[in-house]
Amino acid sequence: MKQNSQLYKGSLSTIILKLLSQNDKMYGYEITKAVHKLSEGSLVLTEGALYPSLHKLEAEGILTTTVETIGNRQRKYYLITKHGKKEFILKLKAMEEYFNQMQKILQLKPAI
Amino acid sequence: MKQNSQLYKGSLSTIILKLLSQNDKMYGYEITKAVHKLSEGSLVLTEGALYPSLHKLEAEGILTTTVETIGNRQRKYYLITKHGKKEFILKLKAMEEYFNQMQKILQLKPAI
DNA sequence: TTATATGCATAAGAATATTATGTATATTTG
DNA sequence: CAAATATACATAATATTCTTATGCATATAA
Repeated sequence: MKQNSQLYKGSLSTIILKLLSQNDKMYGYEITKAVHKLSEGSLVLTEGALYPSLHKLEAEGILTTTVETIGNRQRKYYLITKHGKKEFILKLKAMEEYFNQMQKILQLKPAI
Repeated sequence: MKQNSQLYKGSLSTIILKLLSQNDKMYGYEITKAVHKLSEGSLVLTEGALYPSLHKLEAEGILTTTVETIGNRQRKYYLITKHGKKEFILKLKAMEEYFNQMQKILQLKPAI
């Protein structure tokens, strides 16, 4: 992801799993647009980060894919597996703890 | 940092600068102990991450050093520079925005 | 006296990102 | 209609930041 990029290292897969948890199937390009919109343009997901990450999650059995042909084009949809849902819950908890620790150390006020 | 390490990538320098902002001088070993204590043992800062990061911050003019001899040992104290204080404020703002965006995307409840 | 703590440092390797590039189809705009 | 932009996937080279392992040396506790 662009802009203060070094911060986001490690959070991409959690974002992907969050989106796939609430949408049941999405394709890569769709994910980039969703992240852009959800963050009001502040997070820009690059393809060079997204696709390798999707492939890795698939190799780990966290995601599966189905290919659909739209017109003359092929879309690769990603779906979260049962195993992936468990992993997602763990990732979310770890991230939540991390945020809380960091906000405490940095004495940041939580949003709202 | 150990434990869910991939999450913390990018946040180490901000932690260091926070500590040096409120302590005016600290040495490496002291920083590892402070992080460990502040996080109640949940964050373990490894030397292989800390020292290269300190060296980089020094090379960037964000930190300066003074060496003190304690008994037969040498301690290298790090101090934040005027330039470093400006950079720290920027890093803190970026991190705050990142946390807010992530909590929104992941629909996490802020800590208290 | 032996283990643990203090204190600094670097090298090899892993993970995760950026940037650049490639290929191809579809749609919008001048 | 031609050209630009959007859609769609993918990979290679490179950069950054970390873990793990290792090395060296002094000080203190068991």
